[in-house]
Amino acid sequence: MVRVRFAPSPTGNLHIGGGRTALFNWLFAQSQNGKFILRIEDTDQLRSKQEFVDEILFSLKWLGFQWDELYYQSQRFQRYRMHADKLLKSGQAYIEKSPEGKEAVIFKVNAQKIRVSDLIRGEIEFDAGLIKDQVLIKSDGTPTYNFACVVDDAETNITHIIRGDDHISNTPKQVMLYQALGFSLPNFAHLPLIMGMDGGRLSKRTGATAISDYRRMGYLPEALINYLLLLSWSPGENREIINKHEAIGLFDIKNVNKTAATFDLKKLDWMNNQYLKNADPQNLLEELLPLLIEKKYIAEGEFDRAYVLDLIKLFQARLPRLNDFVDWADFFFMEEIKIDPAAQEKFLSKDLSGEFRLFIAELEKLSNFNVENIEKAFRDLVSKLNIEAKTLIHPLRVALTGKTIGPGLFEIIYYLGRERVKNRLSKFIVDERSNNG
RNA sequence: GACCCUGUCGUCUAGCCUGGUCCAGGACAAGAGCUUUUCAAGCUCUCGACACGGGUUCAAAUCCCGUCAGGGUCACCA
Repeated sequence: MVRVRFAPSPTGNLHIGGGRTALFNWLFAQSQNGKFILRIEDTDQLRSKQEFVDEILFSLKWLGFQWDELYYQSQRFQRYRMHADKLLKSGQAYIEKSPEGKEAVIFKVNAQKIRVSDLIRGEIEFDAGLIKDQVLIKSDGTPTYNFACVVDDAETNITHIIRGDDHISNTPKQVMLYQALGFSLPNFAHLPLIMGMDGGRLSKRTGATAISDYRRMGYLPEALINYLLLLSWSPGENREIINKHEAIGLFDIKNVNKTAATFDLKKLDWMNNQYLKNADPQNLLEELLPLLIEKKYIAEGEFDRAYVLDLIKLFQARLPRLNDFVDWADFFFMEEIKIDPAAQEKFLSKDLSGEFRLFIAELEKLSNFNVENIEKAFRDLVSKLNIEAKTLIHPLRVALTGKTIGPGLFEIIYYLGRERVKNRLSKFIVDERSNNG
């Protein structure tokens, strides 16, 4: 039975790299019909925070990775102590006293060659002669990372350790511990790191690092997972859009790349749009509701759900991030719209009072105010005036939405409604009597 | 510095194991155009890479060696 684990430390939020490690562990477990175990590495009592534990669990659930078992290292201190005593008794570890009289348990490292067979990288050889003796139990009584990690992985029967590249140099230290404790070795697989656009480690300077930041920005978990999946793995055949469940069937850990990948927000945006355009608008509405309420665009419990749903459908195919809807569709929710000055200068500097007035009149005449009739009324007017459609379409869009870009004009007019269209256009109609001086 | 990992378009990658079908394919980005309603959507096209140097071979992105470059790790952090 395959058993893998994801072991974050609650000293910060779940970040992109952690999410990717969780993804590959989860995928591997699913593809092997194994178990996915979560372990919270909270041995550092000063830096570990409950809020981070909560955040990590939340983000993991948001991504859709359900764990089969959950362990906290802080609850297993007696196990580490027990195994440390065992090593002390067998002479493979010794006690070192600090000047203050506190005792630490140190592992004696023997010079030897350590060979590790990595599922992704192949054979890696280390010279233990270069590794100094390792602290097992610190003088404050807490275990060190490598020791707790080995004890937990062995006691919870982890068969495959899939983790970031940055742990390669921990591997020989852990292998020696496995041997000293008489545990059988698990398989190792080291994933390449994810780099920021600057070539260095992904950091806050190069962009958001926390999974929850991406949630807040309006990325869908499916899109984020698909993007992360492609960052160091490919099913070949030029396939890119792959959901979690398809990936389970296609995934083979041996095909994971060895090269570090750069996180490219542009491609994530594209990926997110791919999922957004096919998403169920009902779900998108649920996600957007809090934001729209917060902006006071709608009032909780007393808004027209079907109407907002229609607006989402109008925009979803062109959004890179779901949250962009809030700004892009703002003119549907505000009485006084903000007009982009450059757009106004370009399309509304010329007086179009006559055209606007005629168009309003045509709209008034419509007995059935629907998209089709609105367009027909517009086309008829334009041909009657003998002008090009676009010479009127652009000014109308700016006057109605404040923007030069957006959905089709006739849909906009339909969803704005006759009254609002009239009011907004009236602002650009110069009164003839006051204009005569 | 020592040790370890890695090196295909700006970015993600296919191809590399099992040399020839690759003057290297796809995607994102960028640029150009089309869409007689915009683009941030859609469609079309263009630009653009085998790190370098030696081998081996009839033939190398693919195998071998070296160089260089990038990254990671060297804590009583995890």
